[in-house]
Amino acid sequence: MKVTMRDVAQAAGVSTMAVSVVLSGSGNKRVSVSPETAERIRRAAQELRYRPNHLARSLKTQKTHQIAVVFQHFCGIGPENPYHIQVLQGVTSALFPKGYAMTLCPRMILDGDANLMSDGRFDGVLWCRPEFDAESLDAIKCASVPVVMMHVPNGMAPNIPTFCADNDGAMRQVVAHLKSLGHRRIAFVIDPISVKSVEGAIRREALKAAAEKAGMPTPELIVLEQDHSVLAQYAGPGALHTALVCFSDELACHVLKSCVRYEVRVPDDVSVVGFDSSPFCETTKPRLTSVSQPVDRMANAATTHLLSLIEEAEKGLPRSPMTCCLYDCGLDVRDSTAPPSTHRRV
Amino acid sequence: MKVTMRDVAQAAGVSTMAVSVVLSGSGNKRVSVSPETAERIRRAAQELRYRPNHLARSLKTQKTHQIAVVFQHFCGIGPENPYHIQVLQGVTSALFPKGYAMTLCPRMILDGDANLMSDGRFDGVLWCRPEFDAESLDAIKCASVPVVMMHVPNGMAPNIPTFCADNDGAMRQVVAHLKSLGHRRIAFVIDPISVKSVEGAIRREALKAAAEKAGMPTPELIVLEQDHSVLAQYAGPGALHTALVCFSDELACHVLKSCVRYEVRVPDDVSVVGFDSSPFCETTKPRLTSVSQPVDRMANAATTHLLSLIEEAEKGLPRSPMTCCLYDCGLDVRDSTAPPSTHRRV
DNA sequence: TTGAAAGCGTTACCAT
DNA sequence: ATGGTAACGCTTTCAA
Repeated sequence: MKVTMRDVAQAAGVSTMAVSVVLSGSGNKRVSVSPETAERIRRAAQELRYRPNHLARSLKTQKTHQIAVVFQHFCGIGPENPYHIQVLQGVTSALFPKGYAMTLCPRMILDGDANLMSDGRFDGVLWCRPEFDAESLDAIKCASVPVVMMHVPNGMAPNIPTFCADNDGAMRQVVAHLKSLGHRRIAFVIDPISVKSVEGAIRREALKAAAEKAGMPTPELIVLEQDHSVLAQYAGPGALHTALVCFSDELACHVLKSCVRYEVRVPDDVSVVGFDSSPFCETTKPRLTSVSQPVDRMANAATTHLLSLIEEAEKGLPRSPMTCCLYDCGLDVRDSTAPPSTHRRV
Repeated sequence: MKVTMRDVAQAAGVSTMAVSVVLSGSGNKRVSVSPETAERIRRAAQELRYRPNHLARSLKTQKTHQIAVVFQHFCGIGPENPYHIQVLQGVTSALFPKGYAMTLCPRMILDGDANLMSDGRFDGVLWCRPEFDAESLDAIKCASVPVVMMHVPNGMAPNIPTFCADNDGAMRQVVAHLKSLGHRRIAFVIDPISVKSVEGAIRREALKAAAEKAGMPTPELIVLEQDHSVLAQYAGPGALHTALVCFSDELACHVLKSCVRYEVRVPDDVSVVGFDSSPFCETTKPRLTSVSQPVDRMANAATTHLLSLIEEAEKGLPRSPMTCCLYDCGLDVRDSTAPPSTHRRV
């Protein structure tokens, strides 16, 4: 049933070594096989439909040509959220030409078992949106393979290369835009899950810093639970806030819907800003102003860097200097932001 | 550096067997370990940061808990095309709860080396958009693991379960829609790559059959090369065709752009229909009428079926009967289809 | 209850 | 130039 190297060796009347040398293409220079023997081996392999076992080879060579991509806070992927697909696009475009495979591992993603990084299956790990609980940090520090992270600001991860959007710059653009429209009191809106994430904290701080720098009041934090009725209170006519900066486009979308429900007009009563500039920002009503980050470029760069780290480790080359890249964001101004209406400016 | 089972065994003063039994959780009933020994082993493992090697385990148990997803005709993934992400969504939602990992393997995807299916790394393979050259067919027939295919009509694959959209039904809807608008002469537009694919042939045939059944002339085939100027000829005022049914949304998009360029008005001069009903159909000008297929549901069902096949093979259960599922499509009517203008109806 | 040892399918060193 | 053989790290049978 299952054809092994031994079967091929036997069929060709040679040793397994000869088969290995001929078929693995490892370019082993210490051993050579005569052309006719090589040919005989190749023929036998083909006839028997021999397929080298990747597992056995990896176990022996300690090289799997497989990397893991970990999305923490993974709640499913879908066309409505462009994030995951942009990451995958960047990753595969860097990985595939080099012959590496990519795997999504549920026990890391769902169970958060960071130790699986070092279970021998992967030559490296790209970790997106990590949390830094003690356990994870420990697993990372002791990882037996190179790790690269995305969406982590410089310095948060111990000795780990990071590729991150410039959230500070992004929020400065948002604030500048809102300020130029005449807004003064803005709020940061986030969901209960993301508020606990590193990314949530970063963006919140970034908005706060940008507002202060612009001489505006500290933005209030609105954690939006199931019940969106608070929106009426925060964003309705007479409310203090004239602009809501949302953690994500998805959340912003929910906000837009709830605004309709509670008869809050966007952008007349309140301006709304999203994050990610998803394709659907064009189709919301009104079209959603949103921050764009070059996710695919970041993912591509992160992956390329990961591959170079793997190669360095493999060849015993000196480690390249620590890399922490920051990527500029853009602000796609659409129709959900406008000057605050005067009749209720406070 | 690398902690193996032997290290743990040594530290706990037991044999590797004991460690294996305690830590693998394989529920080996023939062997039992005393509670205190077990505890000692667990402690030693934790202290040494022991991580079982997945490769070695898989090699021994012949079970990897990993399946491969193959996209043939893979030209990169991106947010503009919802297809890949919908597949991944369906796959992961079926796979992850069962603890299986998913890998994208470039040598299968790009190099088309179907033999890699059987390289020991995967418990099963989900193959999307396959081509049926002799080599692939051969590799499939001899695969050592279960294979399930998507987008293959019933019967094309030898003894392989398939999950496919009902292209015939879809094209019947398209034709009915166009006919009700008053169209008679329609054309099928496709790119030079897809025209060679199985899927391309299927849809073309489906449209042809639907047109004939509706008493309309056989649709002409337009293979759209780089130069779209043929559109002016085929779709411009005075041309025979009043409607273009495109292989994909992406292609339809190019068609829309070229129509602008060659001063062909859509839908006044010609109606255009896409395939996939991508989110961007809402944002094209005019909004694109398109066929929708439940890709994520198909992928989920295909994956679930694959898992059951794997389990059957594993436990030596009788193989369940061959499954070939057909999925209903919908037609999302938007603004790119309208009655043909009378002044140039032939 | 526990230990020793034989594989799983490779690769690579050391002989011949 | 070629063959024997010891790993790689694990699971599992067989003996004790």
